[in-house]
Amino acid sequence: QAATSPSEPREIPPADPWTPTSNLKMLISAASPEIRSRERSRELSNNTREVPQAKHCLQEHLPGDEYEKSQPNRKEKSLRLLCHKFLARYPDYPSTEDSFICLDEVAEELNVERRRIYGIVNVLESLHMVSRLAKNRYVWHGRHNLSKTLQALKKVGEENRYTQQIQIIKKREYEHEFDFDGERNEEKARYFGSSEHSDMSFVELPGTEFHAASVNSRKDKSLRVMSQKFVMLFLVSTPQVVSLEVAAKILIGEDQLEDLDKSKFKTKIRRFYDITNVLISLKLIEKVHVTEERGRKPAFKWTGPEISQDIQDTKLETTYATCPPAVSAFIHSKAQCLKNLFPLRERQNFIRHPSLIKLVKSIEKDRRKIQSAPASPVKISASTDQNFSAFPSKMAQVPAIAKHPLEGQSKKARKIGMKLSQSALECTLSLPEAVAKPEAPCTTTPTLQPALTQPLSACTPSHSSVSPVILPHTFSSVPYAIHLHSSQTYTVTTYSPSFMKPVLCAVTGIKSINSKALNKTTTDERDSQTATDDPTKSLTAKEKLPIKSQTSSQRGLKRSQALQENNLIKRFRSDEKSLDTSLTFFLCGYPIPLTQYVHDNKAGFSNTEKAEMSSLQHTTYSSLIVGVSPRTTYEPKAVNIPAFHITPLNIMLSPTSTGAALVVNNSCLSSSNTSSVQNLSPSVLNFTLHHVAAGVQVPVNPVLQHVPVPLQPKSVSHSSENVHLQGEKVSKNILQYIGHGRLSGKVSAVIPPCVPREPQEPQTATENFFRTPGGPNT
DNA sequence: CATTCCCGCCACCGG
DNA sequence: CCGGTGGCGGGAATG
Repeated sequence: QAATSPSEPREIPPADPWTPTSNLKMLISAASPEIRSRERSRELSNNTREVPQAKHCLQEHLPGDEYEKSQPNRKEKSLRLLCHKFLARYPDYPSTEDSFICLDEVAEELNVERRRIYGIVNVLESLHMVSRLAKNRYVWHGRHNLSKTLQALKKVGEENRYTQQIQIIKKREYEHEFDFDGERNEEKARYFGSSEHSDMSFVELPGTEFHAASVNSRKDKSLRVMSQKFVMLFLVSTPQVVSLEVAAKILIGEDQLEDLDKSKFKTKIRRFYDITNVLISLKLIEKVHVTEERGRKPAFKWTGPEISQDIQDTKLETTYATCPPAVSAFIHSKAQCLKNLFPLRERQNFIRHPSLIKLVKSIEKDRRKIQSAPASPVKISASTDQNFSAFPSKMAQVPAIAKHPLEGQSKKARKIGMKLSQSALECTLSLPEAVAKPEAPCTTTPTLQPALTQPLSACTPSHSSVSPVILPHTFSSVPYAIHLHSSQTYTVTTYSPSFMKPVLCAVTGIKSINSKALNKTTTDERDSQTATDDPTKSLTAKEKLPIKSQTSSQRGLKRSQALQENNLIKRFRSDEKSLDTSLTFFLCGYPIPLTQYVHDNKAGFSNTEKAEMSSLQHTTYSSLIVGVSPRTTYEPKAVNIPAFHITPLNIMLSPTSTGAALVVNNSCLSSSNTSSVQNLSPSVLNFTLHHVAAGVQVPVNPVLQHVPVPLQPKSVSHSSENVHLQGEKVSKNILQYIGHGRLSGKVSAVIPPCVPREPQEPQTATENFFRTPGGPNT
């Protein structure tokens, strides 16, 4: 049916009168901020009225009738237009809520087949403007991550020597027509080989996490990767003008030097059209014509933001830019922010990672089972905050789940788990005091005050009394944002601008932990130099993934990695249960490092220290439960899952950036004007303060030693590796946080009781968490 | 004819 | 086995 008439009135259920106009309307509406909220409602509402106008415009010449469809020429269905419509639905810089994208809905609303939407989404994904949340659903990140992504892409592009490749190709053209065979290939091969671009196959650099998802095996290569590479070409080439031909040749060269079919070339070009259309819609490029000796050919010019080499600067800029909206929103609705926005947002972030998705699902499943037998979790109700209350309950379930024998998961997990536990131990080591202060009542108490009291020095000395709070810690300047959740916890986010690698964590009760250490990194030493980029390396060792290289096996590796990742997570859970009793509190961490993870902390412990601490280990937290952020409001399912998600990015940033942005803003604001803070509600203040602390820190950080990353061919492979390591990282991060966490004195003053909760016995709470479901209710 | 690129078949993949 | 994804390329619309 479709073939004949473009418009598909028939197929569409009569109920939904989608008209072309509605789409237009959407575009218009896009301008307004509220679009998002209304989008859902809109579908029903806006069916009728405007149709007439739009149609008329387009099709005046025809008598009004069915031709309406006829008109919708190709152009109307063009990907570009479609993309515009799509983009119009979401704000460039979504600050808070998120925009979730449901493919079905969108397809319906935009009146296109789903297949078409994939095209758009895929390229957006390559730019990290969206990320897949789950089947059929994506999260809209907007342009928050854009500059980081571009930066990352540029870096990779440089590493790949695209510039040279382009040169070569151009030269060739002059020499002979075009056509790549023989020598050309050889040459390319040489280039490529030398550069080891092999990693390129999956340039996920940009924080792309999907590969991590384990879901994607080989498929994802194409559009997404092509898109990234294409963008790289722009970023790398000087004139910033790229012709499809050149782009296609380069990309083909990368993929397989051997076969250069014409058909392949053609297909590639076709895909490029798809990509260019969306990039054009994004206004990142525009079509131009280049006249060369050979003649005039169509090409595209980069019109997007320039990306600076300096990573740091760029990052900062980006961040700040992002901030405003978020901040304002944040500030306005103080209470709400805390309650609604914050939690929600965070949750979303947490959920984003593909790996999480799986977890979530599985967990969900488990949870359901368990739910039937409700574990009466913590009396969350006690908590003032609704959101929290909701959260804890769910969280409580997690442990319960863990206890239940999880089907197959546990087995697989086991191996990995072992590793994890090990790493956990290591981490533990680094936290000397943890054991020492088992009671850490503070933890129970939501407030961070104790922590706050501490000097902001943030760095090393650790000893924060307890609170899981997080801090901007260490000189390492690794920024983290931690989000605490627990029955009694509240969320805190910190961000340290210096490095832009904010991490979000959700921590749920902690045994007291103090430490100085954080560094426990085993790996640090070796990779210190590259610290900037590859967190992976360090991690790798533990995981022992073959770093090997790159080229060929990547895919397999990825997969395996992904699996491992999952396993790790699972493992974590299982570990928890084992720990449960022992731990008074447990951590629920969800650290999400945005960008690269720096381990400079390598300050690290000496081995000896570790050894000393090791004794303490058992206490520790191996049980970090990760992840999970329940989102009460939105989708319950996603929320409850414990998982940890880390986005490793060497080069990239994570989706979380949004959250990060928020934080940053806050810090900025607060820092600039502390006094203003007082106007806010306590809860808000708390929140703010934390940030402030972070902000304060900023200046301090010299930063930046981490620096430019050496271009190493391996980078790619590393990134992939990151995934595996996540578990470890997470744990590390968490520990670090804990260890470092402390706030400045002033902060403490300001901070009011955040979440005043009656002091419940911590233990009880904890126990509840761990307790298997089926408690009281049943 | 050349350039664009829509359309939708169909293979994959995870559930 | 199912339904979401998305590679892929024919061939239609456009220039």
